[in-house]
Amino acid sequence: MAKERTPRQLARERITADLIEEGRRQLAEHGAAGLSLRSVARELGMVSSAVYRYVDSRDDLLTRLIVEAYDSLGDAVEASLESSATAAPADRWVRAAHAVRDWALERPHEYFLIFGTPVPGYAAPEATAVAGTRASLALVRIVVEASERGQVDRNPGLPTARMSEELTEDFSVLRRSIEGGDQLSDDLLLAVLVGWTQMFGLVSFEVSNQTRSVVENHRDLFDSAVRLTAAQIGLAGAN
Amino acid sequence: MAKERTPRQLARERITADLIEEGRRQLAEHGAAGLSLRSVARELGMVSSAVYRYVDSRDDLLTRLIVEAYDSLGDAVEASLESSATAAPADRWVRAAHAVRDWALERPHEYFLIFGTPVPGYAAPEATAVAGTRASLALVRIVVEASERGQVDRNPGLPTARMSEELTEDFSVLRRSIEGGDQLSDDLLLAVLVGWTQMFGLVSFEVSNQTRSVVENHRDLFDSAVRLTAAQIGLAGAN
DNA sequence: AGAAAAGCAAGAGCAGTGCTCTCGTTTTCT
DNA sequence: AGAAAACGAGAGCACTGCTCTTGCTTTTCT
Repeated sequence: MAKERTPRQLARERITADLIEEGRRQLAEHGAAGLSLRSVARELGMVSSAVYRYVDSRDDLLTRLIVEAYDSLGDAVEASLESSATAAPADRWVRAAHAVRDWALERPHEYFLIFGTPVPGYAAPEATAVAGTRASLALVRIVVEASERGQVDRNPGLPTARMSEELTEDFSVLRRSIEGGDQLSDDLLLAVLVGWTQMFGLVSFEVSNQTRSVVENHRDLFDSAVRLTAAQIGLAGAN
Repeated sequence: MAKERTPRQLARERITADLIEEGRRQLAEHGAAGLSLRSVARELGMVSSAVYRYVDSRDDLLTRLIVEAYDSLGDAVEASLESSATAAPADRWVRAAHAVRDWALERPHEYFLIFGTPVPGYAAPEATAVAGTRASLALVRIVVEASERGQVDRNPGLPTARMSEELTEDFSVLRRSIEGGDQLSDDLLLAVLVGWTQMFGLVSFEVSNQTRSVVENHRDLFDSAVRLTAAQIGLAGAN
């Protein structure tokens, strides 16, 4: 009564949580393709049709797991950001990148859930869209904060690339959607996007084992790579 | 008799080809998850058990499609390379990158087959490993050839990153596996790897619609991005 | 407090999947 | 010509997601 939640509502919450928990377990073990509602039900000692009281469909469960994954990754990166608040921007960038990589290597299936093949015929609902940007925004924030502190040095030797008018127009819009985005010149913004996609590209390659024949010390390669992108962005402390 | 192939062998080849062809069709339409042996059989007017005469399993069919996809991508990139033989290195890089992107946008499902979530519990067999490197090797060759012609200008302003000894050791090995690899200094090699992963990272993001809220003119962004990486590598003609 | 409504677990059942095995038939090899 | 190999069809197994009906319990409304 105190919480004005009936026992039934409470049970419902608990069971739903158990469902997702068990789903997460199976996902981590067998991957998204190996996630079966029936098997989740079995593991929880209920009959398969009963789980449909708590979850609309298999895709629904998968969607919840995707949101969880996004949040978990966001937590990891943001935690890295806080722990490095006083470090040099380049080091912050590198450490945040390692946070992403560590997270991905620890939960490859959840990483693929986010950045892998989109599931069959379904467009990620809005719920994921919001949670999905946290990790990316965190990376951008490093650059924004660095810029505010005068710790972005885009010396004339840094390479640039010409951009179409349409693209610079897109950039204006994008800039407005970023807190402190006015700190980011077109060149800088492009460099950040390039660094961002580079980082996720390398992580994806490594997690899907596509770099196995390229190099042995994947961590070292990753470290040097993101260090290089930090320098290419112009973050102070890169050398 | 002339070809010393019996009618049965001939029929076998034809049917196998039809099987793969139909598989490719279904893959393109419904994605890897929606590829069903039974439905392939149905479409070809045979009963499901009959296809097992030609294909070991669903995964076997999928593997053949993966090889096909790798080859197709390799063809596309190599064709781009030949058609740009006399162009400036930076332009060659950009054009090859666009070849990859165009290919991916045209066949998203096949792209995911290569670079997406690895299928359930199976490690890509060696057959794919060879075919899989063609596109990457083509990109590297652009840089090698540019270097041989003195068209790589790594001026002192280009950012670099420190590397561990283990990594430089890995690089020595890697270099030996690349034709003309002795043209590639450690710094250059790292820059190429970074450019390589950047490109595929951005393509992946775009194909999986992860950049939809970032920008409207994806092609322009891609163009500027790979142009920038060309400059970061030091390829002549980037500006 | 009693009746109506809503929530729930279980079971049966449907359509679909990958894959195996058997059984006649056809083709190929010796 | 006879043995051996390859083949297509069918039945069947174990599994999947999902729906519908049937009794029962809890909550809510009057």
